[in-house]
Amino acid sequence: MPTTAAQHRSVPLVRELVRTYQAFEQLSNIRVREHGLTPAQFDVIATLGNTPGMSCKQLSEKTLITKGTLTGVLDRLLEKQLIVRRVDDKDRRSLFVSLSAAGEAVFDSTFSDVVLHCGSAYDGLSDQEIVDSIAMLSKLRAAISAKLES
Amino acid sequence: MPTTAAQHRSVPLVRELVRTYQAFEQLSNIRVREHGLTPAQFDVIATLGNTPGMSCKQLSEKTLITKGTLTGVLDRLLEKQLIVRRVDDKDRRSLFVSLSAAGEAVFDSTFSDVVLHCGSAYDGLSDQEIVDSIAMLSKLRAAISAKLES
DNA sequence: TATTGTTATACTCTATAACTATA
DNA sequence: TATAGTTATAGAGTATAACAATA
Repeated sequence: MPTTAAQHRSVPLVRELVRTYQAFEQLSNIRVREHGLTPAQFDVIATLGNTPGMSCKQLSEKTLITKGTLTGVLDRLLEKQLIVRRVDDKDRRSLFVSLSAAGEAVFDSTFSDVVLHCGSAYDGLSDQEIVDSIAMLSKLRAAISAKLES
Repeated sequence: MPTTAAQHRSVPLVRELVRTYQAFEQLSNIRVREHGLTPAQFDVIATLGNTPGMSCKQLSEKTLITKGTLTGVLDRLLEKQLIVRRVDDKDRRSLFVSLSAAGEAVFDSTFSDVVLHCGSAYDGLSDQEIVDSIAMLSKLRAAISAKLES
């Protein structure tokens, strides 16, 4: 008898992971949009926050936004004057992207608010449950990363 | 001293949840697109699979796709002849959406393949780890759902 | 030749609000 | 009046490939 998706032991895990994150994403996206940002823009701001900046290539790798798309997202953040884009002196093919002063202000207020808002859902969990959850998610992530690289 | 995002104990959990799911989503979306479907279309097909069908309203609630958007997604699935849309005799405002024969065939092949592909990342986990992970995710989801409803 | 990022193209998703038909 | 779904609108993200500048 061949193994079908319905029989494989990991299927319930996949389904639960998807359901859990969909709920989280809904909570997060509503809050992000209340700050006047799209999820992709928030992702970029969050990635640039507390860093000196980085190249488009690095930003693309961290946010999983492909380079063609990233140009458009960065254009809109530039219009809002939340980032600065300048040529890297050492490699003139490369652009160095960082938050502007206004961008840092948005990061400080928006990122904290969104993360605290979403995180407050977990106020009922014990410290131990939080530690265990992080460890488990980390294990799941490692398994996926290994698969992505294979 | 006020509580800032960086200090709150749930912040690492939020970050790890996001990172883990982003990796999963990347793995899943690549596979979904290889089957000629967008993530939203796949979501609809997966939701309709193994059901007799449902109204647009139910489908919207399950997929978290808003009704205006859902119309467009369903239009494109209709073009591909993967779904059937017909008026509900009992409430003629309502539409009953279900998979066509072709849609069921796509569900059978695509859904299994995507779930098995993603699920195979977890082949290294023990049965107990899988059970524990599901329980933990379920707890996280319940906490988020409670927040969404508040 | 390879890499970084932009541009061009075409499509899909997204939120929102006004609208139609039915209840 | 309320609900189910469509249409209209405007904007944003997406993949992909061709391209320019630089390495």
